[in-house]
Amino acid sequence: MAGNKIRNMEEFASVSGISRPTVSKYFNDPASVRDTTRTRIEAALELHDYRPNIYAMNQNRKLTKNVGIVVPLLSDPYFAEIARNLEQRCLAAGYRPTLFSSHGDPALEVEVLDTLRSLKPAGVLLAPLGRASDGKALEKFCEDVPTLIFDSSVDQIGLAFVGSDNFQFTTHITDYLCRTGEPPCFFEMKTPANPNAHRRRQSYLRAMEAFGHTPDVISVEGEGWGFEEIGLLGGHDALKRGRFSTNTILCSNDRLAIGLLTACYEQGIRVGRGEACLIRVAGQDGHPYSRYTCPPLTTISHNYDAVSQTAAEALFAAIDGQVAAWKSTRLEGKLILRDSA
Amino acid sequence: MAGNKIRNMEEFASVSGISRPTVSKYFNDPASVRDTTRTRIEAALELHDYRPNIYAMNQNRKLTKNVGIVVPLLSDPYFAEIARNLEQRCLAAGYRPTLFSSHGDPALEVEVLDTLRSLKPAGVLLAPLGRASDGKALEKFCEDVPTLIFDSSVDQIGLAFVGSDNFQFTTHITDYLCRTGEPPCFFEMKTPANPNAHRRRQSYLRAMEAFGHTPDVISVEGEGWGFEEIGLLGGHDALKRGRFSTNTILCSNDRLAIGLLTACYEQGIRVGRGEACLIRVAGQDGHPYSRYTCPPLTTISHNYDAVSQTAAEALFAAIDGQVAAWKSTRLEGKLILRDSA
DNA sequence: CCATTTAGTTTACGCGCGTAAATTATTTGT
DNA sequence: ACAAATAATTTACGCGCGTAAACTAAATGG
Repeated sequence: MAGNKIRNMEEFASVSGISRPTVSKYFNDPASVRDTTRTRIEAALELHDYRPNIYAMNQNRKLTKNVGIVVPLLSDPYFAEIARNLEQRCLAAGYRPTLFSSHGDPALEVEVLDTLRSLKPAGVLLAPLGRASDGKALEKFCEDVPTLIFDSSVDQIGLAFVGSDNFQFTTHITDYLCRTGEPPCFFEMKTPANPNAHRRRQSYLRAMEAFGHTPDVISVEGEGWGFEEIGLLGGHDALKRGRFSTNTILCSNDRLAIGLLTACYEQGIRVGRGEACLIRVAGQDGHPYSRYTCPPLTTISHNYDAVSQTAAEALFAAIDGQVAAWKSTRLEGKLILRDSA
Repeated sequence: MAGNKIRNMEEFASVSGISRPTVSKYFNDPASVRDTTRTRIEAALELHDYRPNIYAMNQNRKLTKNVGIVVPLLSDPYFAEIARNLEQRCLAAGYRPTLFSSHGDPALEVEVLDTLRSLKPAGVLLAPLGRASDGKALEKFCEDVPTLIFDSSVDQIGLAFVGSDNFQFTTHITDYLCRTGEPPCFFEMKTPANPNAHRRRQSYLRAMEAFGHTPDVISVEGEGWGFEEIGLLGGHDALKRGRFSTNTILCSNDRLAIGLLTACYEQGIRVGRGEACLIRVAGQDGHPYSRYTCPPLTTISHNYDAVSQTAAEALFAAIDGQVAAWKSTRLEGKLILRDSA
């Protein structure tokens, strides 16, 4: 903490009484030196607060301790939350996480990967934009950098894929809705940004068929990542045109549901399970804001912790040299019953 | 794009037919070389796609092109949005932005600053946690690194402060509420994380006095950054105990309002301007989700663009060596009329 | 206790680039 | 066209660390 400023590892080594190569080894991996040595270094660290120059460190290392975390849209609290979770796991494992957002823009996603490449990361945790992603660029990146894909899968690229089981998601909540009221129709974007949306629609169709009901899919217009606005406008339109064939609406995701709930409110349509309610609305994702809609949104939630833990551990294992065949892990979601359905 | 891989600047210089020091100068600042030289380098760049090693670059440069962006809580879409805005401005100005979040934790904030220090950034755009921040650590950091404080001010540290004019915010919306119905009471956290909250309470008190009304402040319990939950629980409690003395509630911020609206909904209290509505609720911030509450939230919005532009430009000017005395810039907000009040 | 393993020391080199000084080539202005 | 100004080249050094090799010191084990 106090003391004269240490300029480099040479100086720090001399004040700690340990040779520079050993000190270097310590910073590379504290467990790689003997207990007594580590103690002496850490004692000197207390006194002189020296930190190795990360630029000089990474220049010669084949592999840095950097880990890139890339999400499609950081202003979506769902991604912000999972990014935070991943970040902490990286830190705990001794890596230096760096956060990137594609901001919903495929060109930016490619730029992010380019930037990332120059950081020579040990690994990358990547949630791709999905449909709009430059597939070739992603594939090429995955060949150069150990990359774990999460949230939404794009072919069999990277080390592995970890995400949620969209089939289980939609089947489970469709089942719930069928058992507790009218079978649901399905509210979605016509051209969804995310491939998970396709899986959810398919699961809905399959589940409805299995339960012996006639499915009804309402696909609304709208491009991009402003899901709430799309749900709002599409909801208004569908409500005005009496497009909903049942009193129960399952939304492709929570953000769409948030917009739809606002549309319902603005048209004076009471949503919920109660007597006075005209329709039921359910979402999918377990979005951080789903608790605070009016009414609070019934949804099926990602297992945030399990997804990020599985993803992080798989990446770390690969970095540690544990080779494994490409694998897709899809975790189950948990139904969250609230007042909306 | 094609061609054999270039390993370093030496090789790239030779294939481009320019000397290495000049190429180095080009990468440092493309405008610093003659047009003909720049053209030749860029032609070679097209053919060989070489990128200088950032670690070797930054090792010897006194000042890197890195800019740190630190926000208190990235999972708050308000901060995510302003961070995105700042990030793009940095990129446009030729800097390399890196995003950090303190995740609401003062200890993490200090760690972030520590990490940032080792990145030797040209400058930092910092939105401090506020009340909970380690003031001395912040001050020390600002002495070492050109830092511009935004969103919430902490003493007169750093190069300057840029944020919103909380007095104008609260005065303006209080005025609006008084003119259009019953004068508002003020709903806030007892121990707010952010110093802006104090300014807003004071402005409320001052404005009510100026307008000749009796102020009423409802301070609810709750620690941390889960504002919606605090608003929800505090709202339920206040509603049950008939704590609101008027039918109009001005919330200290939008996230609190979002929670309060949910509480109102759950107690069957209709909110809005209409005949059938029992109370009016307004927020402050222009939160990205305020459009999608039920009813949509009347609020006073930060001028996101102006705040981030002013902040970014002030930092870039300082980095360019333009010295200026410490200055506080507080920009006016804009009233957004929606159905809630 | 000595032979063996393990860890630390000394010495030395190189990574890829910034940067300074002295020199040479090119552009400008008149 | 020539001197002055500007830009590029050549040469050379150093940044702070990773890392390899050869050696020495310390821990381990029977």
